[in-house]
Amino acid sequence: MESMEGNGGGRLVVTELSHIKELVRQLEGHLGGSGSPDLCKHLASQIFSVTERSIGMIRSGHFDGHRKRSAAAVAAGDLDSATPSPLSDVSDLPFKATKKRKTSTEKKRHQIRVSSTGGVENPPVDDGHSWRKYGQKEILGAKHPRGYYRCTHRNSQGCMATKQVQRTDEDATVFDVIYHGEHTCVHKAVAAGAGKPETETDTNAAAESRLHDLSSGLTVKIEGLTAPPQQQQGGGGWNAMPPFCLSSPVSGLAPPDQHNPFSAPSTPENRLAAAASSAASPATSDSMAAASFHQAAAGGGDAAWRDAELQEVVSALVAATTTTATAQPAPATAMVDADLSALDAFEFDPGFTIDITSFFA
DNA sequence: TAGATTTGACCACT
DNA sequence: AGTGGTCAAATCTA
Repeated sequence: MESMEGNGGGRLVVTELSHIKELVRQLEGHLGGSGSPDLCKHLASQIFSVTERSIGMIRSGHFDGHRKRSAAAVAAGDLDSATPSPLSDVSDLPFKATKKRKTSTEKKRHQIRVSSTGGVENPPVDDGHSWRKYGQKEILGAKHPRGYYRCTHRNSQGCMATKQVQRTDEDATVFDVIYHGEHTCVHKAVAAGAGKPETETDTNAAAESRLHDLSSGLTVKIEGLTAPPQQQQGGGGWNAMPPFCLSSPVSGLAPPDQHNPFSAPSTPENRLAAAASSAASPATSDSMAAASFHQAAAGGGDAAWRDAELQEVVSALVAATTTTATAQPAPATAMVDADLSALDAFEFDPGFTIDITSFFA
């Protein structure tokens, strides 16, 4: 906390995050029923803009010039922590027409860590996109092979998005997923539905998909974000965090995370990061939070889903802003609880949808 | 039969 | 030379 406060850039970010918090509060109010979807959309858009700015500040080194490796990577010694992996730079992958790549040129790339509640038998492959596996390789120093996937529509639509999926050494239920490139393909299944204009249909479906992602019982972590210095102190640091893994909120189980001083700050923060990162790569964002939804889906109806999803989105933002601004895990958690208590009273109309595409896109 | 997966080989990069 | 990413033939599956 103090290290951030002592940082001029940190103050700026805090200011921005405070702004976000205020916007989220407004959004909460409108979600209560009085606000129009358009207004909610506008607010979400604003939240996104400010969030992106904040992330930009963080990335540009306003906090700490040293890029810290992911906690899990350090703890587990995986993710090529021992070698200069491509994961460690945010440069990107080229996709040459020929076989090889490996140059450090453009293209988006994100690494996320997903915990599949489905266990080792259920790799987090359902992220809203169709992937085709084109290779698998044993990676030096890793216990599990890395799978290589490309967008199914690569040939038909020239979509060059790819991803790599690899189980972490320490926990086979946790996967590191690295996305390369952006999806330029259109979701046929989505676009075909309801005879609506493709854009609108796709938009809602995509937004819903993202909401599912957010509430699917896992949390994602974006590799490449510099961890706020304060989080690395006092035992609650980035390095101390375990891979993000939440029990599904829609499964009816109350998250026991309140007792965990690390869980509150880590989860929402990473969700925020995911959202922000999505901004950088709209298409890829669809894939940001990958996981198996079947278990959660089996346990609840659509209404329950939306309720939980909306809470997740809003609470993630609130928690993220609060946590980051204060760097006090416990108070932050309390705050989230307080904010959520208001949301808990809401009854969401199953037919009510909020277009938050602009928030993620 | 079309599409997806597996797997050995090729090749670029460090 | 070692390693990682991709290709493409063989195989599998719905």
